[in-house]
Amino acid sequence: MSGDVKDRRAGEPRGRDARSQETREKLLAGALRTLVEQGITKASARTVAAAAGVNQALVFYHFGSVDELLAEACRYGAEQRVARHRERLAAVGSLTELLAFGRELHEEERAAGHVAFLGQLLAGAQAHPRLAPATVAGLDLWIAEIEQVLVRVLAGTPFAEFTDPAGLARAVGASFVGLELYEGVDPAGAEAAFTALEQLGALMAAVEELNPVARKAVAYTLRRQSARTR
Amino acid sequence: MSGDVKDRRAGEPRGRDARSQETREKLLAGALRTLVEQGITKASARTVAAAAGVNQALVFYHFGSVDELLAEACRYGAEQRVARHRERLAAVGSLTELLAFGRELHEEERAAGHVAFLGQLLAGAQAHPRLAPATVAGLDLWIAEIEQVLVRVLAGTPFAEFTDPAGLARAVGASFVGLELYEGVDPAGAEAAFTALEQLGALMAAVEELNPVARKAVAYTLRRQSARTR
DNA sequence: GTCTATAAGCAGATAGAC
DNA sequence: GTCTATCTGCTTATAGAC
Repeated sequence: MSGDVKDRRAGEPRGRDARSQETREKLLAGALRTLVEQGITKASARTVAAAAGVNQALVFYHFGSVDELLAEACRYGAEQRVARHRERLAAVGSLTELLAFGRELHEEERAAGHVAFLGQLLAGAQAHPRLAPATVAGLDLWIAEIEQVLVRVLAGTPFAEFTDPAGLARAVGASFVGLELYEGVDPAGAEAAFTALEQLGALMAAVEELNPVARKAVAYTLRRQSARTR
Repeated sequence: MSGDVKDRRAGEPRGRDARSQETREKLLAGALRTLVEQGITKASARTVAAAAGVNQALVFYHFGSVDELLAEACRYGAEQRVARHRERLAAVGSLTELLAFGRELHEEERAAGHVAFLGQLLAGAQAHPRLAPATVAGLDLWIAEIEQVLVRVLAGTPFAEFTDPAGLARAVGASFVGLELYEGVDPAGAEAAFTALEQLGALMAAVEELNPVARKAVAYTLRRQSARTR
């Protein structure tokens, strides 16, 4: 991969040709579109290339195999989406705000299908082991962001002592993917599920606002409870 | 959807022959095994028939198409698994018990992969619309059971007033599927996620055991909170 | 780098022997 | 009902012209 070609444009860090880079990105975007619109079972070199508007053989020239293209598309797509929301995530300061953000995120990502593609790859990873690490990496981008927010938001609440933000972030990420997949087959059901979760989250947020005495009682009970289950 | 076989009676079941019925069930079991072990992308007539130990053409004789076989396998598998746990679900009487049961269920179903196949079909349903209704039906079997338990378990807690069991059951079901898919690519991460959820559930269970005064404070705060978010 | 052409194999599905 | 054989089309992947 070292053929030093003179860049026609400045700012391109690689020695790659501009057109080549463009083709690569078309293929990555095409792969994502195919995953979203047709699912993993239809994500062949031909359909992806058609979605990208390029020749089928270029899949193999640029990525070596279909699986490799899908793996890179996973990283590419997740990176892109997480970056899009990073700023707003950084502004989340309370459980209530986090819930509101979750709903927004859902509405936005659902429309674009940018979470469902992770579900497709998660399913595909079973058959194509090459996909598993890439999918984990993509999901981990989300999980890392979620974890940061959770740490910040839970600090100072009675829950901080009894919850594991790392595990919780993984649960949130995986559940979100499951819910987006579910949305694909039963939109009404998924809507009801999201609303119910929002209510549940509001319950937790409410504890933040308890008066000191009640808060203490909750903390005490939690401590006793947790001693039993661990 | 009948007629390619001489039925003595009109209606759904065509093969009254013992051998025919046996072949059908072999194919259904083979389809489930294939989904679990190789995923939806490898679930072809040939691989399923091989897993079932029968001839490939019988897929089409008995089910008409591969999608139809997968759809029936979905119902068949979900029915079978839900039935297996129905008794124990009926015995769950508290949130704490429900949590313990959830963990058990996870351990057991994960080993057999009997939840992951729903994830595979959920992903496949995007491309094959024929699969969507069947997947919803399979998932609904679980959801209906979960909902019943939730209604029973939440009754008498301060949450009963502010949660929607139907929506919550859908959230639990979809999340469970997402987590089982996640388990396929990152077992350690999934384990952490389940543990964190267990802790979170324990927090809710703890509220059940609050003293009356604190309980009242929680209920009051919830009511105020819920007035704002609705 | 991108194209056309093509090899080799697997997919869904059907016809017809038994 | 079950089998073999086969048609058709789509799949991954490569060779070689441009």
